Amino acid sequence: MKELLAGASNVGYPAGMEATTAVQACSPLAGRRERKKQRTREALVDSAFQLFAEKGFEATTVEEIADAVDVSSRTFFRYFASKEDVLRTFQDEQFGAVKAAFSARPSDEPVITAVHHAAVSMIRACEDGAFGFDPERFGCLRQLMESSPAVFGSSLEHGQKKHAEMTHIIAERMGVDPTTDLRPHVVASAINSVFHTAFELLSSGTVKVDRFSDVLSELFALLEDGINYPAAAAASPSSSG
Amino acid sequence: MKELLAGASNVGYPAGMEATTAVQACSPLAGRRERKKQRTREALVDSAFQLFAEKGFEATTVEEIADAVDVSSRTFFRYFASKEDVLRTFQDEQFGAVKAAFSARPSDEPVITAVHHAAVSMIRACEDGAFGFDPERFGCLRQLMESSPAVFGSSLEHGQKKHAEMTHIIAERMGVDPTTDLRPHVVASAINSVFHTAFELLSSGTVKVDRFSDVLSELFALLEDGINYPAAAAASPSSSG
DNA sequence: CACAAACTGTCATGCTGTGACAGTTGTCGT
DNA sequence: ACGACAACTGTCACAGCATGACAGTTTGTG
Repeated sequence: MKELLAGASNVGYPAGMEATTAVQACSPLAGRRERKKQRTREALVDSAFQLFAEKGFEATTVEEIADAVDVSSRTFFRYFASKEDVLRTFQDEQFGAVKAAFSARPSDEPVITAVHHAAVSMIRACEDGAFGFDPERFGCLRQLMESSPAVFGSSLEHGQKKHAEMTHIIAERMGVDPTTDLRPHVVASAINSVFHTAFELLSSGTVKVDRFSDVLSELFALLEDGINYPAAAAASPSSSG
Repeated sequence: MKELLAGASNVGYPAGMEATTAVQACSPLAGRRERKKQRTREALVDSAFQLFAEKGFEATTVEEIADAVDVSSRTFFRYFASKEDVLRTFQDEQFGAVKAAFSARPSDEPVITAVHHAAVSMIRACEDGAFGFDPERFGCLRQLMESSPAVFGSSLEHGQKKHAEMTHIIAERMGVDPTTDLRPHVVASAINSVFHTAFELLSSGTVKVDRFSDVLSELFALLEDGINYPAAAAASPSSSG
């Protein structure tokens, strides 16, 4: 009775429901119920993204999303805490990928440099459609953030929550204690801000570029070199990118 | 401490009535009606902050806030676009103060350093109760951000909106074109992130400090020196900080 | 005083998010 | 296979946020 998944694109995301940790539960022997839940969840995500792309975020109601999957709107809220939460699942996956790539970087790289390469390579792969990531959804999210303040704010909030995790990872790599050393915090925060800046630059059309990864890479490079630039009056007009 | 800014402050109007024309702010005799509006607005802010402090953000309804000032909840939304918007007015004032202090810094200071001093001196004054700022309200906002995700997200979103303005100011000081030079964007973004980090550190109790300004100053100092730290394996165990 | 404009209150409406309860379906033990 | 049990879902109901429309009141002006 529910052939709703027929039109779903092959985006097999293993995002756990309430899994705050990036547990990639493949759930091999989860049973039929678990499978059905997973399918319903993915169908909701798919339906949501599609409707958002068509009508925009605000104009799309939860009921419409649920109707498209043939479940009640009440059920929707059993899968997602809010309408924004649907979008966060995608960001979770991206963050997890960056995290993994970062851990794999050689330990002789400075922190920012390591994150730089990890992030850029991940995004590049994402742009090329590798890793099972959906470039279309990536673009959709960007467009939504641009148009809807609610999405934008939610994304920022979510990023800030990941910030704590990132701080811990960075502190570990630096071999310092994050409870006494403030440096990991600044680093994690700066990294987060670079991502948002790249997003913003692309959305606002301030810079003309083809790829998100290019902007991101450039921003990271600036951050690596230090950014306490002199004022115009005290500085010689050095060649600026 | 009701009329902490009775004279000149950019008030956040609901959608439609932009504060681009700051004419009325300069005219003290704008009529009885204008005065009454101003009083109602401040009363609403006051009432909101008090109730938020007592019952928390979520638990406080718009109706309660309005009732305390003896207006309808409908009227509340004629003054503020949302419940979060009430809190943003306070942040607006802070941002304006930092902006002004930044502009007054000597031009031989590098950008981060200038913002560093501007922000810290402003916050210090704020902590001491100068400038008509209400330290109590400052603490209340911090507490609210800690407890309510909605407030937190809203604050981030608002900060990001100011980000564009900050970028422009910094680009001006650097004497570069923000449409071709990415550096001002990184700087503005990093500054924004430093503020949030300081907030986070205080709220989470990660570091033990007496004053917000102390953490902020320390974070700024780190940012000034560059933050591309080596990994533990590649770094000599020199004194950190 | 009369008139226009602005401000406010009341009513009505739509959407979000949650709680409670009952019905259905999947899971497990026997 | 059958029944007990847990999990999932739908329906109903409700509180709160936010907005639109309309009418009544206050204020500023000629």
